[in-house]
Amino acid sequence: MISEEKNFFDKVYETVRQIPVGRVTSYGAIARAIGSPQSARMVGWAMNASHNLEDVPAHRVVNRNGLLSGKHHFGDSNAMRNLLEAEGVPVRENKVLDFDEYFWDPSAHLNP
DNA sequence: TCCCTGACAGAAG
DNA sequence: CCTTCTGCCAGGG
Repeated sequence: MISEEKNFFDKVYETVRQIPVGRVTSYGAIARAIGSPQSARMVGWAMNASHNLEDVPAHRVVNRNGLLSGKHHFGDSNAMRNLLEAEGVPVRENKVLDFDEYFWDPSAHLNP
């Protein structure tokens, strides 16, 4: 069974963990997947708290424009870009190329 | 206890 | 088309 009665943050962490390698998603998509489509800001806030959690690939989470908004929080400016490109996601100027093509919708993959 | 900030998103002018 | 503002929730000072 899956306990979905977790806290907002835990829901975000769990959803982000479902992101497959070589795929990316947006904060708003995650927020919507957990039932709070207007809480995209909280998603980013949750990621900030998940900094210590290796199970949370925050580098696969970008804003709705495909821009690596959180790359500045990875320590090195090239860290996030390097991780994405290492997984097969082309990044250019802090932005994901063909974002729509690499975009992965969590709400479409999560089982009810 | 109140005020401000924050890795976003979407609507309005 | 581009700029500006609000809404959302939670945490920190």
